[in-house]
Parts: sequence; C-alpha cells; structure tokens
Amino acid sequence: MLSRASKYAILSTLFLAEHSSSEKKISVKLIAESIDVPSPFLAKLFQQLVRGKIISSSKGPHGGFYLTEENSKKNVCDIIENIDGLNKLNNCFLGLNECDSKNPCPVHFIVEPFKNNILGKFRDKTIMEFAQEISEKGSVLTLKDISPNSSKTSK
Amino acid sequence: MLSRASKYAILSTLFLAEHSSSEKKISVKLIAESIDVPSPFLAKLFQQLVRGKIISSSKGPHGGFYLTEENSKKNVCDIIENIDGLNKLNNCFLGLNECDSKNPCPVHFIVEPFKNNILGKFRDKTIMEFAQEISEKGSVLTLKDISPNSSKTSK
DNA sequence: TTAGTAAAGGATAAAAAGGTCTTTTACTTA
DNA sequence: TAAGTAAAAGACCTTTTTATCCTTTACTAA
Repeated sequence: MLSRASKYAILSTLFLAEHSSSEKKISVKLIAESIDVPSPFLAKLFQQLVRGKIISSSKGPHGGFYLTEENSKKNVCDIIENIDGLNKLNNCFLGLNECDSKNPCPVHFIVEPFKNNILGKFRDKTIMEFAQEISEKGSVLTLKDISPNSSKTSK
Repeated sequence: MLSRASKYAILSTLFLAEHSSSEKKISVKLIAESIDVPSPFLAKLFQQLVRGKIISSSKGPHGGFYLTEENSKKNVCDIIENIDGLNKLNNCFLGLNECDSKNPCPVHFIVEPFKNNILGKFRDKTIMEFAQEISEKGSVLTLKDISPNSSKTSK
C-alpha cells in the first residue's frame, strides 16, 4: 500500500519531530541508525523531503536535519503525497480502475471505511501532534528487531 | 499491500468461479481480455495456481481453465498465500518489525481491526460463495475503464 | 492418425523499486 | 581563511516485479 520509501519518510520525520529542533540538528547517519534504515537511501529521501518543505536541513558542522515551526504543522498526508503520491493509498484494494459505492469491488465496503479512517488521521493531525501522541504512548519508531528474544521474529 | 499478481489471481479466479465449469473451460486469452490483464503474465500466474490446486486446467481443443468442486471450496486467502504469501497482508502498515498491541506503531489500532476484518472475509468465504455474492450484487470484475465518460479517470 | 488447439515450461526482457558511491557545495569555527 | 563537516547532486548498481516469447507437451476431434 505504501512504498518502503514512504514508510521510511514517515518514521524519520516523526523521529525528527520528537528529537530535533533548529538548535539540535540531526545527521542522516544518526537517524538511519536509530530507525534502522539504509543511510544513503534515507539521504536521498531527505533531499526530496527538503525540496518538498516537509523537513529542513543545513550543511556544515553542527548541520543536519530538523523541523521548523512551519514543517511541524505539516501532516503525514503531505509526506505520502511527496513520496508516493496519495493515489497509492486511494486506489482500489483489488486494483479495479473503477471502484466506488456505485460499482464496488468485492471488498470495497470493508476497505473504504478503513481508508477514510486512516486518511483522516493522516490529514487531521499535524506531524507535531502525531509525534506527541507517540511519545506519550511510548511507541518505538524503529525498523529494528527490539524484542529481547528476537529469534522468533522473522529475519 | 497486495502485489499486482495477487490481484490478478483473485480477480481471475473469481471470474472462473462465475463463468466456468468442467464442461465450460475458458482460455487464458479470453480471461485476460475480460479482466484486462496481460495474457502471458496471467498464463504464468495460472500455471502457479494450477500447481497450488487453486484452479484446474486441461490442454488441447476445448481445453482451458476451470474450477472443480474442490477448487471452489478454497478461499481467497489460499490464493494470496499461493502468490504473495500471507505476510504481505499481515505486516505492519508502517513497516515496523515489531508492531503489536504491546508495542503498537502509530496506526496500529486503526489498521489491526481492518486486517482482521478483511482477512476474516478472505478466510471464511469460499471462492464460490464469494463469487455468488459478487454476481448477486452485480459487481464488475475488470481492470478496464468501464465508465461511459472515462476521460475523467486517470491513465 | 494426424492436424490443430491450448496449456506447460523455460528463457529472457523491461520497468520499477530499492540501495550505493563519489564528487561538489555550503557552512562553521578554530 | 583554511580545515573539516555535513548535506546536495548525480551517476550508478542490484533486486524484485511485471511482462513477453518461443518451444514442447497433452489432448481432441475430424
């Protein structure tokens, strides 16, 4: 549904929201390690997110990536839009070109409420609000295996 | 979430359920045209579905693909399992390795009910029941643009 | 019993997604 | 103002997914 690139982008932007500020910029390398994502790939993504004004950057010593006030008012939809385009999320679950309540695919009425639900959340909460919610709940934003006995989990 | 291959497989199997029988076999070509899918690709898929005992085939004149009694008792999960593997559907929406109610990703509690919902439907209804439901509702199973003024729709 | 039909098999190609590397540019601070 | 740091830019590589083609096999019916 979402490309890996979008997922990386969402996670790392939320990570920035939680851990960075214009006084405390963070390097790709550090972020890449934190959420366990290939860093050259993330670097590319970040270039695009900067161009899309989702995140900010500065070069040189103590440079890195961070969110401005403006940035943190964006929402997750903006991120997805910027990387995948929103269609990726909106398209019919079974790939039908025309799938709506008039001509629904076999799972349309299961998928549609879910889409509205998640799109709503992605649209209505700002990045900052989202990040706050996450840190309150203590969610862990990493692609790493974090369980004590990670042998049972795949690869 | 699902690969194109899985989508093709689901649609064409449901198509077979609705339109074929051991007396009326259907060629790849015809199915490919009906649901608007590249036929050599579908042919490959069908080979795999036959090996997986999801559908049946016979060669030669009046040969083609069809569902036996046995086949039509399979469910959509079996198809997905056979093509993509079920993990593709079960994995965390944001790609986290460990995402469960103990350590939920930011959208876990939105995504989880949806997954159970759709997996339930894919598991509990047989192909035949599924197909019946579709023909009752008059749903159209095609990837084609079918709207009278399809100019507004993408591609 | 053979001519024709349709799937199976296998090799290959094209496109997209994911990932890496090297050089350049901008900035900082000692 | 020079040395060092970190992102930007752009060229490239790899893998996976999607798609095509050609030959062989199995079957059917005239």
